[in-house]
Amino acid sequence: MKLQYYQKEDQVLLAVDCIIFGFDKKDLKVLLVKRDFEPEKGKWSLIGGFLKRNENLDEAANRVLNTLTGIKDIYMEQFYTYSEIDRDPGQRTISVAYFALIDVHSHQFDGILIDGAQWFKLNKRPQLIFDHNQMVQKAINRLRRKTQTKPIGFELLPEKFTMRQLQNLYESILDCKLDKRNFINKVNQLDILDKLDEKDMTSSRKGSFLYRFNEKKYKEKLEEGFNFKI
Amino acid sequence: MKLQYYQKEDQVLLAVDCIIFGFDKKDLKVLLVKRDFEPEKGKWSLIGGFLKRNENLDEAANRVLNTLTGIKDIYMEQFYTYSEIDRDPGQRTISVAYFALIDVHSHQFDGILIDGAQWFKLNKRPQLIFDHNQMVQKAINRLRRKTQTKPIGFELLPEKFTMRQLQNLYESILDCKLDKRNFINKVNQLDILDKLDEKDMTSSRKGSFLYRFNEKKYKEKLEEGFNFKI
DNA sequence: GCAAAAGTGTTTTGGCTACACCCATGG
DNA sequence: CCATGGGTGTAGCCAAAACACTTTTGC
Repeated sequence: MKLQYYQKEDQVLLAVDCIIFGFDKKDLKVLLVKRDFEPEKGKWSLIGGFLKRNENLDEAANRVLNTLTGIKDIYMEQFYTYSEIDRDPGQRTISVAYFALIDVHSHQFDGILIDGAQWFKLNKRPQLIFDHNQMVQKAINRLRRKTQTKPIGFELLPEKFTMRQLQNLYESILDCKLDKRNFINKVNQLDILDKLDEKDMTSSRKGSFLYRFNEKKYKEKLEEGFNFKI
Repeated sequence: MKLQYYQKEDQVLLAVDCIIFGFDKKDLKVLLVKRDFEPEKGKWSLIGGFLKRNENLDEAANRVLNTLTGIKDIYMEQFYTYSEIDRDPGQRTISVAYFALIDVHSHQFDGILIDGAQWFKLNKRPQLIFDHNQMVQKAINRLRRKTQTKPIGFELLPEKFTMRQLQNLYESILDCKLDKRNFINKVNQLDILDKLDEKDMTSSRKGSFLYRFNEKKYKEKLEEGFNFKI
C-alpha cells in the first residue's frame, strides 16, 4: 500500500455519465437506460457508473458504456464535472460527464441493446433523473460548437454514406436547414472524403454516390492545424 | 446522516487546481505558489486544495483561491478533470481544473500576495509539479478560444482602461500582433464600452481616452446570442 | 411521361485585412 | 520645434450566402 499523504481530507464518490449520441436516418438520438436500482429506480437516466481505484476517467467511461451496451473502444470526450451537493439524493456524488458519437446501426453491437436501454430522438426524450437533463443540453451545445472546428459525425454515420446523409446529420445537429450546393462545396474543399464508384439506390431512382471518410488525409490536415468548419 | 445507497463503491480524493491569469501592463501572467507540504514540497505549483463535503466545486475553487491569496468572489470557469492514476504521487487524487482572470493590480487584494505566491510571465514560468504544466497549457488554449466568442479580459484590466491596454491584452493572449485600427473598429462594433471624458496621461503627452466596460449593454447582447469575436 | 431525388456554378455581398498620415502635447 | 504615442478611413480581396435548372430512371 502506497503512503497516504492526505489522510485527513474528505473522500467522495466519483461517477461518470455518458451522453451517447446516435444518428438514425434523419434523426439525432440519445441513448438512455431505465435505472434498475435505487434511488429513482425505473426512471430514465444516462448511462453511468462509478470510477474505480484502478482506472482513470476515460477508462471508466468506456467500461461503463461497454457493460451497459456492449459498445467497445469508442471515442469519448469529457466535457464537464457536476458537483452540486444534492445532485444525487442517494449519496453525495460528483459526476464527470462524457459524450460520444456512434452509428445507431453499427454492426459493432448489431444495433441490439441490453434490456432497458433505448434510443430517443433528442427532442422527444423523456425527463431524466438528477441533473441529467442539464448534462444532455450542455453536450448538445458542445457538439454544435465542435462542428465549427472538427469534421464531426463520421462516427455517427455508417462507413459508406451519401452526401445527403451527411447533410441531414449536420442539419440535425445544428437544428437548421443548409443549402445543398454550399454544403457539398464546403465538404469537398475539406478534401477528407473518398468518393466511391458505388451508388446507394435505396434513396432515389437515380441513386446517389457513396463516400468514405479518409482518415489518413484527415490526420495530415489535422497536424497542419487545418480548420474544418462547415 | 443521510441514507447511503452506494456503500460498496470506491471513494477518492477530489482536488481543485486554479490557473489564475493576470495581466500586468504588457504581460499575461499566471499565479503560482511554492508548495509547503509533502510530497514535492518547495516546488512550484498551481493554487489548489481538496473538495470538502459541504461545498460544490465552484465553491471549493473560490475558497482555495481566497485562502491562498485573499482574492474573493471572482469568476472562475471549470475546464477539465484530470484523473491519471499516478498523477499525484502522494495519493490517488482526481483534480478538477479551473481558470480565472484578474487584474494583477486589483485593489481587491492590494496586489499583495501571501508568502510563497508569485506572478510569473506565462512564457517564463517554472516547471510545475504533477500534470500542472499540462493544465496551464490547456487553460491557455481555452482562454484563446474564448476570445473568439466572448469579450474576455475586462476582468483582467482595471475598471478604466485605454484601447491600447485592451489591445495589448489581446495580443498577449493570442500571442500575435494586431492592427491598431482594425482592433479599435472591431471593439467599437461590439458596442459594449463607454468612452469616458477622462484621459490617461501617463502613457503619452497627448493622453489617451479611458473606456469602461458597460455590463448592461453586454448582457443584453449576450441574451440575443451576439457573437463577440475580435 | 412523370415524379422524386441527385447533381452541378455563378453572382452578389459583407466582413476582414492591409495600409499611412495628421494630431496634440510636454519637454 | 520635435519626439512620442494617439487617433482616424478606405480600398481591395476573399469567403460565405443566395440562388435554379438539368439529369436519371423506376414506375
